[in-house]
Amino acid sequence: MPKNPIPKPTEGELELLQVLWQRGPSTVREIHDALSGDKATGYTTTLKILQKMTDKGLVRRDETSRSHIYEPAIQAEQTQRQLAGDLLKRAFGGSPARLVVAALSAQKTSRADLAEIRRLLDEIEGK
Amino acid sequence: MPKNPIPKPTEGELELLQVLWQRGPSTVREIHDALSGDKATGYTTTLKILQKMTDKGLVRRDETSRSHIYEPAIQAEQTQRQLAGDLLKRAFGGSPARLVVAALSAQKTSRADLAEIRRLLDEIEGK
DNA sequence: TGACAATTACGACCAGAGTCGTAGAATCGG
DNA sequence: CCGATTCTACGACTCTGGTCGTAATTGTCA
Repeated sequence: MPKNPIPKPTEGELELLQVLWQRGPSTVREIHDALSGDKATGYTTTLKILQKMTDKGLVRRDETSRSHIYEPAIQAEQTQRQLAGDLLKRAFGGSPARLVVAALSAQKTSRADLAEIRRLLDEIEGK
Repeated sequence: MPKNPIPKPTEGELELLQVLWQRGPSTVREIHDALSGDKATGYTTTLKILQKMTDKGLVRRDETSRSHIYEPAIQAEQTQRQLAGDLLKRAFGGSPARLVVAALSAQKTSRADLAEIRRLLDEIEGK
């Protein structure tokens, strides 16, 4: 069932994953309601995407109860690393510095965030 | 002709844009040859994508000579900012710090790159 | 000049993502 | 118990990206 190399989630799939990472195991209804604020999409659409994600191995499904319960099969950190690395390669010629400058200029970054990044660098470099 | 909000380039389009950003104005032949190392796709495929990109306003076309000459209609920096901001929002809950940590863990980052990022932070924060 | 090569234009095809309608099964409330 | 509700399953549809084949046009050069 789980396809070996788990594919990169699509945009829609990523949206559902975010909900799952935040809420933990959830029913389709819960996930769909959680997104209803931003999206105006049908219930069965959410269901269908979840089903496809199950086939791809992106989520796991517990079908013991009538309302199936979905949980993420991949870690947020791992997926984020994959996506960041992918973008790094595809759009930034593999230069992390250029990605950082783009990210920081994409939106006003708070002092707290900047400090956090600094701490991050210390941790990596200092070790 | 130029659609007002220029759309986010697709993966394939981004690949062609990278060539254009690097080479400057180029013919289809030149672009196609430049990618022939990585991709094994037909000449007309490259042509077709370029044509679509022209419609979308991603590139401009000079058709005075027989071999049309394409040039990017969007800046690399602007596009990178758009892509980074998009990913930031879609996958990192808008937290630049988390994007940075993901980017840095996606591949081994050189001391030089880390120093460059530090310099970057100084520049932003110091101002 | 006339054959050949290069280039553009056009349309076809396929696959995947996202959308939804509807049917059928399970569950619940009175 | 039975009607209404909730849920899953399934298939259809649309759109877009990517791929290519082929025709028509333009240029080259022997």
